[in-house]
Amino acid sequence: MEYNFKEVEKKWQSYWKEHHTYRVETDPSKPKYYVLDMFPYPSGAGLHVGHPLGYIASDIYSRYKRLKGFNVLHPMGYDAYGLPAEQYAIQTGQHPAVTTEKNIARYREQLDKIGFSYDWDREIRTCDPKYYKWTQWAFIQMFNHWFDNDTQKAEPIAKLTERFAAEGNKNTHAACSETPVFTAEEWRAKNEKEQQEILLNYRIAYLADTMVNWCPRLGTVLANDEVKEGLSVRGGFPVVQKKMRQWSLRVSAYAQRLLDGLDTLDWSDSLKDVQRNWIGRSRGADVLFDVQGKDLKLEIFTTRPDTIFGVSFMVLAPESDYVQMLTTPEQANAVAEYLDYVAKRTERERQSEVKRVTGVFTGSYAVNPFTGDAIPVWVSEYVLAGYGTGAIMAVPAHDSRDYAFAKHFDLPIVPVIDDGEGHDMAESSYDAKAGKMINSGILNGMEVKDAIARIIDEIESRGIGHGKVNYRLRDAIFSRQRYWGEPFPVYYKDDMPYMLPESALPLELPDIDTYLPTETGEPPLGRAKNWKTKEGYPLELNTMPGFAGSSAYYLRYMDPHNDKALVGREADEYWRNVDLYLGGAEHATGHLIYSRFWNMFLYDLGYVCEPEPFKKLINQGMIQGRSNFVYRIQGTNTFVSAGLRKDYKTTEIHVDVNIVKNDILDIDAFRAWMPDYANAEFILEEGKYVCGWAIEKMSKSMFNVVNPDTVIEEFGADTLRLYEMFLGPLEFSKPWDTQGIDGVYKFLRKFWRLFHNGDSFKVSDAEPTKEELKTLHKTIKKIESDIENFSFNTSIPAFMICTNELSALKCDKRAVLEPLVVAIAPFAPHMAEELWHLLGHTDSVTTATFPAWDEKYLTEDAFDYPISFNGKVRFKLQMPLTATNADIEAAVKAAPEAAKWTEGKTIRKIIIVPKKIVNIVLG
RNA sequence: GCCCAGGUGGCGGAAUUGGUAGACGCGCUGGACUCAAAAUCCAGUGUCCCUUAAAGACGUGCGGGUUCGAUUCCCGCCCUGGGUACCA
Repeated sequence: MEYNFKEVEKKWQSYWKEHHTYRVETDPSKPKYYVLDMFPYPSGAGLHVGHPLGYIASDIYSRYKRLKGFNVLHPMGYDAYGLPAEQYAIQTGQHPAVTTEKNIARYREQLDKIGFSYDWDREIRTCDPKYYKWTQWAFIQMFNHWFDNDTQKAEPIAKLTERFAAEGNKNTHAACSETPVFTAEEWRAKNEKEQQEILLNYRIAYLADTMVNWCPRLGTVLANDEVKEGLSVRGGFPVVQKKMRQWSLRVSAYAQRLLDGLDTLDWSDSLKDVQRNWIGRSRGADVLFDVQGKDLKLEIFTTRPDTIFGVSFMVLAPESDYVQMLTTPEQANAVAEYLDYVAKRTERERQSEVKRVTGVFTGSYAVNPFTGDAIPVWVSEYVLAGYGTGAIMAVPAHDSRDYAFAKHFDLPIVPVIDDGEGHDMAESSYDAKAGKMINSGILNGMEVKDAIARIIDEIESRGIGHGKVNYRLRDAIFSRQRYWGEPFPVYYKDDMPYMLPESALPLELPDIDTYLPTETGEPPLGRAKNWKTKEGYPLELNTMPGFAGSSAYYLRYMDPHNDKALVGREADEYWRNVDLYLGGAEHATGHLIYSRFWNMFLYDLGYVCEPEPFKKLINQGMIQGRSNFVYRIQGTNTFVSAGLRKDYKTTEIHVDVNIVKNDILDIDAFRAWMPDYANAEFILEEGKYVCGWAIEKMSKSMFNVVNPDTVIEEFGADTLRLYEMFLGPLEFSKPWDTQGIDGVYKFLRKFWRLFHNGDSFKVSDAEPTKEELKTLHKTIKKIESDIENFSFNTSIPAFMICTNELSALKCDKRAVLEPLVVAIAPFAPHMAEELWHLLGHTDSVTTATFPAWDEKYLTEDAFDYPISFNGKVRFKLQMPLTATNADIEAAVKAAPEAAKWTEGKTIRKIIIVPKKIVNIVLG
């Protein structure tokens, strides 16, 4: 009986569904293990073969952990809010909820066919009010808390107002927006609105006028990680900087904890590096510069206070508040013109013309606190408003950007560091933090490192600044001017935001007639009828961004039906956090930062018991498409095979990879593919039409999308699972290429035949031989360590070798085959389940125990020692395992093969290495 | 520019982290079974030299180094992929 995957897979998939085989409950008698996939956004295109790569890997690991006695939580759900459904709604009028529902159904159908062991009773969708109730709830908590830099954690706002009433804000070190100092009396004298205004500067979720990335085409603002190279990640539309009143989350308050936490995580170094760079901690100093003729101090941040004697000008960001304060009447026109020019430029233009030097003089001069020199203050777009204070001291001799600016505007370049090798200042700046200080008064002769420490001391003792740590990480803009997202639980009274009571949650997304902004430019929610509280206060019109719903979803899976809490204490204390998280590296600076922030915040409040959400993280690589081409001879409808195309003038045309097999075109299918090709003629080589190929991104437009369903139809789910793992290391990006799939398909059928004699199932209860046991134990050992190391691509060859060996031995022993069924169950669950039942078990193979291996079956009595002289292998000697160096030396001397090597020489050294290779050094 | 990962047969990729390089699979070649095909099975397959074999030489991007021994470690380059970028 040949293996009938269609029948077997269908049978067990419905069995698992019926018996809720993968349902999981908290069970304190067993150790827990939480395996999570990054949940997908259900797009209209459905799954292609690249999507399940990570899901298959995590499923193998989950199944393995279960067989090892762990209580495994392995859930799945949908990140259901997103732009594509909304764009589709704008075009068609179809409610995004309907589109999303349809896409989810399709995803589920595709996922089910692959045989995953998800506990679907725990499914969540971010657009479900029962779920987003807790997203809104968390937002309210963030509004009601502030971050105390002294305790390095979130504290209730009530504690802050108490403090303000008692002592003003001078002793409070909070992560906050710039706030003037006030006394207790002043605080108490303020009215409600004034107090609320100040508290907004402190809240972790706050409303403020901030520079945002505005995308006119999408009609919404975007977070920093949603913009790449000046274009929106979704859609690729231009982005401009714009000041807008927006909700933000004070993620930057957690910068240091987000940085420190990385050391405790089992993530890849490259991913940690990406996060470290994104957080961008740098140590330096804030320094105050006097301004000539003005009662005003200019504050700058620098990481190179040691170069302060070399400052020859200052530069302000165009958006800096200092610009207005420092522009003199004579320069007013020039500055206004420049600001106008900057405002017109998109982010894309600014970034693509980095080398272009622009700027304008304000007319004012600052005073170098150490030299007393007057130094001109300029404005230039190369200084960013959002970093540091939006103003810098420029040291052209030791900063390449300042250098370019000084060269362009002919400003002085004063070297203050001698690198000892005569660096040519006429050519370039010397940026390295090494060398001896010169032209620097009190610092002269010091090494750069010491000079930095010395000058910070000096700055602090003179009261003109202080040492400071700065972070690149910005607060996350949290408002989106879109419809398809979580509504904010916010209403406005007297123009100030207030939170709805928790009892009013969830605040459900209202229906609207079109999904476009209103005529007055308000977000789509401006169209909703009765979008106000019972008391008649208007509700917030913005919705939350995509990352809102994905920031704490892993907590909800622990306790998905709890309507009293995001996660109940008991469930949280049992499941704690995610032991293994699988997903793409593209989330490094978005989701994986926000989630850690969100979790740390809930941790501060005592709602979760672990400070980090994801202990171990693996980034699976992308699967690229392998496109095929046909070559049409220009001006004809004749196509020439790839090998012959050099003789003709041809046009390369993408052809659907689904009508090409092993690069051979199915000519009839091609003629039927598109009407244009119905009468196509072909020039063949050896009777075949050979297609060209290339590796490209998998996408519809390149006709290279391979759907998992078609692979399953032809080869079965188990083959798909094995093949995706066999393709190469999980972390690598690799092209999808069906050429090798026959290999694993053959293997599965071979494995099946081990249990069959002709048409009938047949295993024997006889004692296995030593050789059979060796094969078994060797394989189990290898499989176990491979799974533990996520090296699935090498475990499949181990099974193949095992099958070949057993089949050569004609082994049909139950004692050998049964453990193998359990070992292969994580990889090929359908076949394993069938064989397990054929072996007479009535329970699912899921309830079995992963087989143990024993070293004693792997050792041998004697070993073939390859003997080599000076590293070159010449011959082998069989020696007992217990052989000593003296035995080997004697044996070597006695061996006739060694005579020509050892003659007239002495054996100086014998080295036995782990693989039983003997190296002999002759003298 | 900076940071990270990688470079091994015709192809995907192995190599217990310093120990017989090329496991396993694909592809290719030859053979068995078959009227034939499919399926299955067996053998061969890094390069060069050679009628063949034995034997040999070369071989993990390039150039050096350490070592009895280097795909693996060190130094200097080249190339590919990814991330990031006026962050002072």
